Amino acid sequence: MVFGKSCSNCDVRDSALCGVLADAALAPLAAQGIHRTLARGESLIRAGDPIRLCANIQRGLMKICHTNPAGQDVIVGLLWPGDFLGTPFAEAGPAPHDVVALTAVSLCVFPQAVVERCMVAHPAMERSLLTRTMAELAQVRGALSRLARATALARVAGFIAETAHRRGGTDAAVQSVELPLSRGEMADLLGLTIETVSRQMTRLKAAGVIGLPGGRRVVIQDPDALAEAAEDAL
Amino acid sequence: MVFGKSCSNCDVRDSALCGVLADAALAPLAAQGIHRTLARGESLIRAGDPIRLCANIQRGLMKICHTNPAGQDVIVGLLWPGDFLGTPFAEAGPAPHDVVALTAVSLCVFPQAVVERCMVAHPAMERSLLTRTMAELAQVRGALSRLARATALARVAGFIAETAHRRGGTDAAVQSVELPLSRGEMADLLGLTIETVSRQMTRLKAAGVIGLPGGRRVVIQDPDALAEAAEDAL
DNA sequence: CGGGCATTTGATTTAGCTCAATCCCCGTGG
DNA sequence: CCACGGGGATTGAGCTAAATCAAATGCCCG
Repeated sequence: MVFGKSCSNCDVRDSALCGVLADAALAPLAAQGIHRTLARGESLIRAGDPIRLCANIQRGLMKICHTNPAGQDVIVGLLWPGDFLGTPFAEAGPAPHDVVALTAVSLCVFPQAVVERCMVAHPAMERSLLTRTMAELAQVRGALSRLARATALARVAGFIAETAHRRGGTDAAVQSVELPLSRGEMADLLGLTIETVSRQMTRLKAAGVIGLPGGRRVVIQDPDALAEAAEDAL
Repeated sequence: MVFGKSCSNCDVRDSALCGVLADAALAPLAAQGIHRTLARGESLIRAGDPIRLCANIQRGLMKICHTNPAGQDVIVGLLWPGDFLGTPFAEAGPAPHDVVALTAVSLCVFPQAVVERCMVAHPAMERSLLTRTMAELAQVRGALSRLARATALARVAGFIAETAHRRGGTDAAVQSVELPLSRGEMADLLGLTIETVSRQMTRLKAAGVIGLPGGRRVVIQDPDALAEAAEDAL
């Protein structure tokens, strides 16, 4: 347990919540976290700043994003509950990207000193972190390949399919998902414009593949057709 | 030293060469490598196969590539001398991508058992590997952001600039680089077509930014203009 | 000298962008 | 209860960057 002083957003008493780490190897760390919440739009890490923390997301969704000189930003990664962000070491260089809350977020912050001590005591933890990082690398490379060649339709369909897979535990024939992103955010993530994203959604709806009952909800009426649309030029 | 039996491409006697690892923390590993060479086009890892090895590139260039159902492939990463490939652990899942030699390659292969033993003995090594992997992740995310928004000209200019930076140690006003990739490979890397790559090169040449004396050689006549072209919509 | 390949160049098509208008959903206040 | 906004989403009408299709050129190597 870390006996840091609490602030409006940090409450040491909540650290037990941090025990919800999927990975058993990371259990030793779980007890050491400081609970913290972020409001939608709040950024935890800013590109260029030194990275002082390492954290694990409990609830909510964050984006890793790169804002280019022209001001438009690109989402180069999404962080879901269970994902780590920041770095466990102090010696790492400046942050390469911003990390911003897309929804209200609750996370478990680990001071780097704690992580470091913990890693020395539990070598399996470091390996687990390396394994996760390598998996993430493979995943980002997959995204890279999609951005390189896939059509707008395939990108949108792929995003819906992936979100449904991640969100909806049920594999019912007809499944309904609440997309966690606005059209604009989807555009930033998929390298498209808002209009194009919207058009492709309409197209999928017109083809009877999905239903759009309103808001950000999507009903997957034909999972196979959706998967096929996603594969198109993947 | 590993006393494995030698094969046409493996020669234990060459393992001393493997000492050329940039990172001091990885020195303990250096003595344990098995030297191996690959011909251009030979693939060391195939997507879907279990990954049995971990290696460090000594000389030459490799591509990490994803071949989609349609048969076109996308280069999702380049591996330069000093870079690691594969995974240090046996428990990792199937390879997410192919890894293929773009030139004749000489590398230093580390059997996973050896790496594992070595990592237990030298914890700093595991950290070094984690740091490298995180750096690579940041780099791939940078590429992702470029593919999402940059124009064809910016992609090509960026690639030339980056290659020059990596290759040519000299920062002379006029610098000359031998591009390690064919136009087709550049297209696969940048998410463009051969024709578009060629046109952008011609455009840069016409603008006096670069010279194309022949073959794969590029003379950088105006580094500032090249950098500016690369930033365009980065 | 000639064949095979990579590269360049040209002509045309098209997917997705831009600009612009409209719609829809909701919260707000009269 | 309904008018009024306002932000996100959708739809429409061109436009443009890059893809595609096709041909010509250059180059390496036997």
